[in-house]
Amino acid sequence: MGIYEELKARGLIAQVTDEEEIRELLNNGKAVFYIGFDPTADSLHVGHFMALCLMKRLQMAGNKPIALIGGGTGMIGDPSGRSDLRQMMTTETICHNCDAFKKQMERFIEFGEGKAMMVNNADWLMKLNYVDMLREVGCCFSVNNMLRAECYKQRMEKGLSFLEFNYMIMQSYDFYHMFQAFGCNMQFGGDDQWSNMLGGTDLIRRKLGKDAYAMTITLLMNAEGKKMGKTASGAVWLDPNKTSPFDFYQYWRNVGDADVLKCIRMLTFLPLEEIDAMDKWEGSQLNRAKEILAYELTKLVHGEDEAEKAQETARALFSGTGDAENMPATVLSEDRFENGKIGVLNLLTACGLCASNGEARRLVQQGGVMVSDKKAEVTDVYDREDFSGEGVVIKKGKKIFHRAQI
RNA sequence: GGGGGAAUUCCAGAGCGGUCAAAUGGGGCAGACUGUAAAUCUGUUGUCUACGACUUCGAUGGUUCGAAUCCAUCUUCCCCCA
Repeated sequence: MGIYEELKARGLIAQVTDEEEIRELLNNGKAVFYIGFDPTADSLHVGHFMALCLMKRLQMAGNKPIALIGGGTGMIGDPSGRSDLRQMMTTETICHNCDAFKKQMERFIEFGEGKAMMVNNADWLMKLNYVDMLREVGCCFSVNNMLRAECYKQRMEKGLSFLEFNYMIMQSYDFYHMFQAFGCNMQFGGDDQWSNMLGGTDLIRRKLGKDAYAMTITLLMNAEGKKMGKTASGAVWLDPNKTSPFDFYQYWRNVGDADVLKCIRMLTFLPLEEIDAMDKWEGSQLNRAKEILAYELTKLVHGEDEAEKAQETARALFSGTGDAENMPATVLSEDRFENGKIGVLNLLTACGLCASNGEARRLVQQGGVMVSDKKAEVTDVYDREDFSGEGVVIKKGKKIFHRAQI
């Protein structure tokens, strides 16, 4: 089975421009492909992780990846899948984010001579001259067609600025540029990028009369049709400082039954046969599958040690035995105490478990808080000494554990 | 450039000048049930020194005993015509 077939079997491929050609290129290690990453935050998240895995898989099959950081396109902002104008980012934030991305990616992909490349499209996009640019590529784009593109459709109702309208042209230009500069013959991206990517293959065909290919990766959706990798408080980050390995583990440990196998197939590197065997699992047996999923992903992102720790901690906490060293912890600062004492409500907000005192109060009143295995009351007060040594374990709801120490 | 409309709490979306911290739905959080799943049911969802007080309804001024609701200016967005 070639790599293309494997990707397909894993359900990673959404759309392709020319299946035969792409299969041929990928299976024979002849593809020089790129995936773009927009520096919209200072850390990569789960969505990017899929792309990184894909890069890794293809690299292992002998193809050459180019990771493109959108330092230039970030100046514009991609309107795809957005219902409103993206907030414009300052040049400084973009640079900062680019650096952060670079560091994270190096953990997954091997860069260097003859291996993967990392480039920043600011290097060529920022130099472009408006009129030259229009004359060079502007003539190749049909506004009529662009307006028909899926990525703009929803924005036709809400309003779309000219700035954002140009995003597709910028992205197309990237491909065109890299096709010539690095022999890049293929582009991958999320399925929401399809129209932007076609813009690139089209431009190459028109300008150079050559063929280039594009393929999109299935977006990771749950059974309800929502994007996965998001929580109420935002994305699930790969940066351990933004999403702790334990929380990361728990996110996957808690996916719905209907989604486990899909996630394992798409995100892990487990052999397909092994996954197919799991397909038959059902009911509470799926809990085992969820553990595997969570462990494997944590291992990939944070390393084996962290995965081990997270798993042990989770098992200990949920089985109610053993103590759990690796749960998220907060060190209480002195000024949180008043005369050497602290009330539950303050404790909860100090640990970031509640956003406000009022929220903490409600939570406690509804019986959602346990401190050291005892149900908390609003009037509870703790001594400073209680937090020395191992500290105190706070349980919010059924699944959130937190340790408070001094 | 001309004409019309809209801005409400996380989102969507109600809201007579007093009874509005603001209907309803979604989402979130918690409780029950469970398998750390889903579905379902219940409670809750501005802040605080909490049976009371304080700050909110795009921004700034104004009318009024009183304004999310009326007036003016500004900002942003949408629609129609050019």
